[in-house]
Parts: sequence; structure tokens; C-alpha cells
Amino acid sequence: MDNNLFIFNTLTRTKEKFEPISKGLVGLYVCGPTVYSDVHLGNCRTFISFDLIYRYLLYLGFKIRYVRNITDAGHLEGDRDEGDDKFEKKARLEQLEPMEIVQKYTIGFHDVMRAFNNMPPNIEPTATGHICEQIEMIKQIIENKFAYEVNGTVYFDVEKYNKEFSYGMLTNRLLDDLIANTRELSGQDEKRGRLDFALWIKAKPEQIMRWPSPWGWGFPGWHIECSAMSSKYLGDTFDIHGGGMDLQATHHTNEIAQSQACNHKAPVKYWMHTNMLTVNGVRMSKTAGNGFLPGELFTGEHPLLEKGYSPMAVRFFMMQTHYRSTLDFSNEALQASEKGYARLMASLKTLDSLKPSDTSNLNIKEIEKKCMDAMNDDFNTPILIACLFDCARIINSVNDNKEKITIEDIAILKKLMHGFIFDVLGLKQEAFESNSNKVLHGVMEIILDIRNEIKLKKDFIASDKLRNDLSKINISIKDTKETTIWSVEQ
RNA sequence: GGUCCUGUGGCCGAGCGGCUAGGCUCAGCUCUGCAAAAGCUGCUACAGCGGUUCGAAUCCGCUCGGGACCUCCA
Repeated sequence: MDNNLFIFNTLTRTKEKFEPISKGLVGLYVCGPTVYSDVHLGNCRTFISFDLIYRYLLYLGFKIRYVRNITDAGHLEGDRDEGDDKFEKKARLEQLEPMEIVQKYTIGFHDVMRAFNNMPPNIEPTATGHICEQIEMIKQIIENKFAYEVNGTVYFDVEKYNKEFSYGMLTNRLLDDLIANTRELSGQDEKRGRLDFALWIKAKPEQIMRWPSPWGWGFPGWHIECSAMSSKYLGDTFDIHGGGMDLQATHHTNEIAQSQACNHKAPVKYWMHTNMLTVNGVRMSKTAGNGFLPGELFTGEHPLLEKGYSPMAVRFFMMQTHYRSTLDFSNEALQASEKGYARLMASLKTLDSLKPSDTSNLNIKEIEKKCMDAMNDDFNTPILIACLFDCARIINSVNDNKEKITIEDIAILKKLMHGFIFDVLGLKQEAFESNSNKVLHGVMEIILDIRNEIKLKKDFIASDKLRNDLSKINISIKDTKETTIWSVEQ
């Protein structure tokens, strides 16, 4: 299978031609959420970006195994390898069992993904479902002498690892610099090196989420689950591993080290990182308190929001920025996208009723190539969308009899628009725009019929009143030469 | 302090050596009973100062802003 796709690889900091390890097949792993609280919009941006990447790979004809994990154990808060387990803490707070917390927020996460029209991954493994695999991997790392056990906790020996491999390769950092920026070990520390991190952590007596291991009762460290699950389902070396940029320095760096120490192979060929979502120039995060939940965004119930925005408008808004650029949120920007999105979707409707001519004075093939070129250049959706707006302009011009198009070109244009808008960008008609409501359609037909009769009698006061009244309940009416079209506004 | 990213028109946001995306806003025009929609036209920008080059928003240097990671976070 031929493709001309170039991907920006974090490992080399350059765009590289995408050559999958096995022809036609792609292994894709994305770090999923830690389900101890609601996903916020920043998290969503990452998953929407990778949904686009997944969709475009599908569009190119690849067979893909897309794995995205659910972290449901082993995530500590505060300083590394200390502090409370996030799930246990939240469980106490909400007076629930830790696994009830996991269940509650997993469901919530899936609901939000569905609202954004994200396709589900092919495999969605959980950390708690792969304790055995993680233990086996840790045993192998110990056997390979890159980890050591102290009092029921197992640590990864970073300095030892760095003698054979480059620990800081993913972020282009030298070990000495990293060490210099880490606080000194106190007398109470069990670990030998400042950068050492836990693979397995001894459970506290009161802890519920615990499993037996060769080192006693405990639970896995955060990083080991991704190494264990990605190699289980995708092999020791696979094509693409993705996640947010904030995971690059610690989580992904440790993942590489674990896999390398266990299998003596680089785990991933292309590392991809998506950029952050900011609000007024500052990164949206739970700790900064400037984040809002998807639900709040849809309803507009948040101090930062002037109104609610539909999931598809938000998705379109995100697609107008490249995945490696920061995306700054503002009501103004979101409203601009909302309008642009409506215009694009309206043109799609117009496309269905376009009248063909014998000749075309347009080069549709050329536009199609521009769309492909944009996506092949590291998934450049802003340029793709610019091309789609060119199509919208063409459609409207043909509709106004200002341009001509053949029936063949209409077919190509339809295929192109539908392919990129629905399949690649993952947008869909919002419920209120769909034709599902037959009663409403029937009623509107009757009303518009009556209004036309009134108009023929030149009773414009009555016809305008009808239009105004309908507009009050969000139904807008547009009179064209031949007919009158209506639509439900958001 | 270390490793990086970034500064583009009223706003958002591509481009990253020559052909000066796109969306939204605003103004004018065409169409129209009016409105809306649509189309056309205009407002034509690359933080500042130097340098390289026939040519720089794009490469290099400096200055000034903004941000990320290095501590849990997509």
C-alpha cells in the first residue's frame, strides 16, 4: 500500500515519511485518561486529535489496531511515588468504593467521547485487568538488572539504564541536567537514585486496591501499565504512540526505559504529541482551576462561557488549529467557528440539490489533491478546512448560476466533501439539523404553503409576522427565487 | 537555572526563502417586496533592531513580550 504521509516524530523532532513496520498495518497506542474525576476539555482535545489521526489512517486504507488504555489503578498524587492513591482518596471523598469511582468516571468519559463523535478504540485495556502482565514485566526488568526491590517496593534504576541507553532522548535532555534539577534524596528515601521511579509500590495497610506479587501486596506504578499493555497488544515494537505533550518528559520517557530494559528493543517508531489547550494564554488544567467540563461547555453554565456550544462546533473549532499548536480558548473564537461550521454544513445541503451542466469550469481534481496534500503533511487540518471552504464557495456559486459543473464533477465533489467532513474530520449533522423529525417537516411544509399564498397576495405584514414568530422559536426562513427554505437554528 | 515552543491584519489561525491560506467581524455592491442566505469588492498583516540573500513573515544574531516541561495532570 502506497501512501505519502509525513508524521512529525518527537524522537527526531522532524517530519518523517510514515512507513509502517508491517505493510498496510498500523499499531497505534494512545495514553488514555485516569478515571478518578471528570475529563476536562484539555483531555478531550488530545483524544479528538488522535481520533482524527486514526480516522485519516483508516481513510488511507490502513488496517489499524488502535489501543487506548484506561488508568484505573496505580496513580499517586503529589511527589513522585509518594502521597495518596488518587482513586482511594476520591473514594473517601465521595464515600464510594475505589472501583465505583473507576466505573463512574469511565462511563462519563465514554459519554463525552461519544458526544464528540470520537470512534472507540479497538482495544481499551485497563491497568487492573493487566496486573499479571505488569508483574511479569517488572520481574524481567529486575532479571535484566535495571530494577531493584526495597521493602516491597520495586524501583527502576535510571542511572544504570542511562549507561547503556539514553534516558532523556525523548526530550533531548542529558541525565546530569535532569539530576541537577531533581531534589536531593532525604534519609527516608528508599530509592538509590534521584530519578529512580517505582514500578511496583507496597500497599499501605488500609489500602483496598492491592494485589499479591513476588514482593508482597502492592499495586503497579503508573508508567508500567502502558509498557505492559502496549507490548501485549501491539508487540515489542509498534508504529505510533501518542499522548499529550505533558506526558512526554516523565511518563513516556519512563515507558521507553521500561520497555527497552525489558525487551532490549525501542518500543515505538513514531512518537506523537498533541499540544495543550489554553484559556487566556494559560494552560487549562485541573490545578490551575481554569478548566471547564465538556458538559459545562455544551450548556454554557460556567463563568467563562457566554453561551453553550454544540459538540460538533467545538470539534470543528479544534480542527481549525493544528494538533501541535496550542489552542487558545475564547468565546469570540468559538463563535467564529460555530458560524463557519454552519456555513460549511449548509453548503453540504446545497450540494445535494445542485443542477449539473454539460461543462465544468472548475478543477475539482486539483482541490482533491490539495486536501490530500494537507493531510499528508502531518495532518494539517487547518489547510484541509480552508480547501473545504473553497468547495463551499464553489457549491454556492454553482447554486447561484455563476459557475458550471458537470454531473461527474458533482459526484466527485460529493465524495470529497463527505469523505473529509464526515469520515476524516469526524463531524456529523447535529440532531436538530437531521431529517428525522417527520412531523415537524410536515407542519413546516403546511406553514410555508400558507405563507406563500399570503405573499402572492402581497400581504407582507402577515408574511413577515409569520417569519418573525417562527424565528422566535429558532426556526429561520429564507426566501429564494423559486422556493422557501427553513432550518432550525441552534 | 536547564530543555524547548512561540509572537502573523479588529479576532482566531495556516504558511516557515519568491506565487502574499482560510474562518469570523466590519464597510460597500449584486440579488431581493423586505429580511436572510449567497456571491463579489475593500480593510493586505507578519513584535523590534541588525545580518545573510537577487529576494525573508519564513534563515542567522541580538533585544523585548508570551508559554510549556523539568513535581500529579491529555
